[in-house]
Amino acid sequence: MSHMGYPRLMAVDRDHVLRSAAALLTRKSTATMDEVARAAGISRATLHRHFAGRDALVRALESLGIAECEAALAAARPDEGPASEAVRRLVHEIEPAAGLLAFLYTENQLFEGEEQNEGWARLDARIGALFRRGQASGEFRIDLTPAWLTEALYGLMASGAWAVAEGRVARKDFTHMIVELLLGGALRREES
Amino acid sequence: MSHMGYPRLMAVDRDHVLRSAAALLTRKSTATMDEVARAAGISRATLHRHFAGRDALVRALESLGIAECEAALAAARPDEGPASEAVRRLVHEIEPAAGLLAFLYTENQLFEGEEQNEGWARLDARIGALFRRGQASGEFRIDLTPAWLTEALYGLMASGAWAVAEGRVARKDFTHMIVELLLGGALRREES
DNA sequence: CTTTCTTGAGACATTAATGTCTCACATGGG
DNA sequence: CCCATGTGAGACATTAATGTCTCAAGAAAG
Repeated sequence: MSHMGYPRLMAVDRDHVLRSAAALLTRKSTATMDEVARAAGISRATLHRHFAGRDALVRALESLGIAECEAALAAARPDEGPASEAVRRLVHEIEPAAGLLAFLYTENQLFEGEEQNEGWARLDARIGALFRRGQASGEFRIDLTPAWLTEALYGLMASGAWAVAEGRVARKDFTHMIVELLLGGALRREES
Repeated sequence: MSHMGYPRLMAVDRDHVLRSAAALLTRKSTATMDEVARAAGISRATLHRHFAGRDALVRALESLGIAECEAALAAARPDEGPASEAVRRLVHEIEPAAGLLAFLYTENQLFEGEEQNEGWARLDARIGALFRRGQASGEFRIDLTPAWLTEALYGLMASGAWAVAEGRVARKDFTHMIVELLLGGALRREES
């Protein structure tokens, strides 16, 4: 056996390589293919056997990030209970992937004209729907558009990830800082 | 005359070149020196006469961004009146430079170990002081640290600039979106 | 043990951006 | 008119990352 198109052992390591790359590129977004390979404990040649090139690696990281976001979104049960609580759950669930998200978020700004992965569009739509639900139920103010709230969520996650990485914010406060700032703005104030 | 160390005419254009570069790099942060030169309407050789290299150009842009932020901060009179109004004035004043800020903000994430321009530290301190003043006066909640509020301000400005650039948010809503989201979170809610 | 397959190491060509230099040209001042 | 100077265009070397290839060694499966 093992004369199939795809090798046996590679599939096992692929995920490990991907996560090493995510961890490294989160810290140094310009890391070389060689650095990525070393970080994963493999040679550059083997890295190239996993991913045809840097583009392929980034696209794979994109898929990973999208998958993690979708998993977090599913775990957050966005259609259940108050929208504000759903947002809180979402940020909490997504926290472990925040560094990767920050990398992909800024990386996507470079793809100026090129089409973006449709996965992002789907995610944007689902997160936007959550904010829209909150507006419809009267929890969220309506003068901030769902599209902007979604964008702000990404931006705050990236800022939070960097602030933690540079020690300006304690890691344990990550979720609290983001949720409180975002919800405090998105939640309609009681008219006293 | 004009046998001095620095040429006469170059000083006139330098600012124009710098602003062209800012406008271009805001849209495409990976633009080539050649592209930057063409965008400014000069040749690559002349661009090199203005700025020794890409590093020098980015450092000059950094100085420009810092200068614009400091000018905006001064114009916003951060020590006058309610802190929330000062923040509103600050965002409004800084809006024209938001694109440049977004570029520099993400650019700085690459300088991993290297020391950052001390100008940023000074700005961080002054903006942080504004938030601290708001906390001391009871306007802002105290569970969000001034450092995080400062970071969040940068992040929201960058997100806002990108959202506008990609048409997800109307340019005229820029200041409103950012201020409302940031202040809504930073402002202590009335206990009803 | 033998075969099979992956891997690591290194050599090599390619590509893209950069930095440097020269030279002809135009312009403006004297 | 003549000189000085900034400029654009292009040639050229350099650098860094990338992609591709070969080959020997090691491990696993038979």
